[in-house]
Amino acid sequence: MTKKTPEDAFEAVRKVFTEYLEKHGHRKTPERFTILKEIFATEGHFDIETLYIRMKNHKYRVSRATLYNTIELLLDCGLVTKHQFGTNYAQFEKSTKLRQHDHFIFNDNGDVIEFYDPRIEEIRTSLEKTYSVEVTNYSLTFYGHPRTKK
Amino acid sequence: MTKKTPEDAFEAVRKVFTEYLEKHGHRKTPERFTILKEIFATEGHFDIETLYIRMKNHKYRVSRATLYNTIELLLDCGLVTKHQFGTNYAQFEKSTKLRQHDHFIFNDNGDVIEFYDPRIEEIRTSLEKTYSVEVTNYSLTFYGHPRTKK
DNA sequence: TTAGATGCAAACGGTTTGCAGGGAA
DNA sequence: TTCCCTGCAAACCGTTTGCATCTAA
Repeated sequence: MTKKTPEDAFEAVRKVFTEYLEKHGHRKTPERFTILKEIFATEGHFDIETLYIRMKNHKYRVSRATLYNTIELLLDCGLVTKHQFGTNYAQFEKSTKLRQHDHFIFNDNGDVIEFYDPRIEEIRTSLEKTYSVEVTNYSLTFYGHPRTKK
Repeated sequence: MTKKTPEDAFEAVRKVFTEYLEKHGHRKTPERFTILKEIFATEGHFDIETLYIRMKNHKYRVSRATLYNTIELLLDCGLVTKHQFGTNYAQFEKSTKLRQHDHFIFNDNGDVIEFYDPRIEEIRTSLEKTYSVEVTNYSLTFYGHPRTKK
C-alpha cells in the first residue's frame, strides 16, 4: 500500500467537484477549478476578500462575484464549510471530511483553536430523538481567553 | 411566599440595568429604559430592524443608532444575548439567566426550537482543561428539518 | 453648565445583482 | 451556435459614524 501524496488528495477533491458539476449540469470552467485549487492550498480559515487578494497577487483575473458564486457551489457539494463567528462577514474553510471539529475563538485577536469532543454527537442524537428532527449540520463555537493565573 | 408577577420580574431587570449604568458612569436616559421595556415585552428572537419598526408603531421616537448603542450596553450587562444564525444580520434575545438553552433552526423557514443538554457543560470543562483557556460564552446551533417518515 | 446621548442622514463594507461580452458544450 | 458563466460596477442592506442638538447630572 502506497502513501497518498498531497497531489493525490487534491485529485480526489477535484474529482468530487467535477462529478458534482456534471451531475448538476454546471459548466466545468477553468475559473472554478482555479478557485478550488487556491482554497485547498489554504490552511485554516479565510474570507472572500482575503481569497480575492490572494488570487490577485497570484496574477489570476477573477472577480468577487465569481468567488461568491463558486463558494456557493463548493458549499453545496460539501467541499467547503461556512462559519459566521459572530462577525458580519463569513469565514470559510476547506472541509476534508477527515477531521470533524469545532472551534474556540480568542476574543481579543480572533485566533482559532480547533477541537473535537465526541459528546457533541450524543447531544445531536438525543435532540433528534426528542424533537423528531433530522440534523443536517451544526455549529459549536466557544469564545474566551487564556486562563488567567492565580 | 408570594408569587412574582411579570411586573416584579421586569423591575428586577430594570434594576440590573440601572445599576450597570450607574457603575459604568452612563446616563440613565428614558430612551434606554423604553428600549429595555420593549425588548422584555418581546418573546423569542428579534433583529434591530424589527425592533425599530415595532417601536415606531408604538409611536416612540427612536433612531436605529440609539438601538444599536443601547443593545451594546444590554449585551455588556448580560440582559440580552446576540446570535448570528448564519445570516448576515444579527438576532437578539432577552436573557433571563433563568433558562440557559441552545438552538435548533429549521433550514426552510428559520423556525427555532430551544433545547438544553447538560453535556455541553462537560465539553466546555474539558476544553478549558485541555487548552488552558477560560470560556466566556459559546454558541451551539443545530440546523435541519423534520424527520422524514420512512 | 457641560459632557454624554440622541436623531438623522450619510458613510461604510460585505454581499448581491444587472449586464455586456466570452467561452464551454 | 447557444446560453451559462465571467468580470466589472452599481445596487443592496445591515451596521457604523459624523454632527448638530438636546438633556441628565
